Amino acid sequence: MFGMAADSSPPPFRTRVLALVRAVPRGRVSSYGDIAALAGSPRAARGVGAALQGLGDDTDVPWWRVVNRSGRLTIPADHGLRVLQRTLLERERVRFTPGGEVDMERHRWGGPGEVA
DNA sequence: ACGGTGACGAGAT
DNA sequence: TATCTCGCCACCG
Repeated sequence: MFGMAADSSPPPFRTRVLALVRAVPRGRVSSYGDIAALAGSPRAARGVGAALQGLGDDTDVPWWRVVNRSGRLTIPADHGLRVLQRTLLERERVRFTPGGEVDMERHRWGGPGEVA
């Protein structure tokens, strides 16, 4: 079974991040920090952003379900994806506050304090 | 292999 | 309460 396990290096951070993001259910969101923590590197929130940026167009990964800790959509307008993210989230019935942030209390998925 | 970059987050002002 | 600054860590050229 594990005959080829000579190389037991942990999967690259990015791989774990993508797997986790893929696990975020439709209509729910997670934060860069939570994904990082779930990936085993609580301090690598920025790394998560970098990993998602490296997605490219080959997106089976619901990158739009990842927002910052406050529910804010932090993708620079330059990428042009910021607006798309908002659209995709609303399409999943995600509620936004008047300030334009995702209602995290309502949609936050995963994270340390999620389950008791 | 090295160094710069930043889609974060928490603390300080 | 709103901003600004600093530290962290993975990605990319």
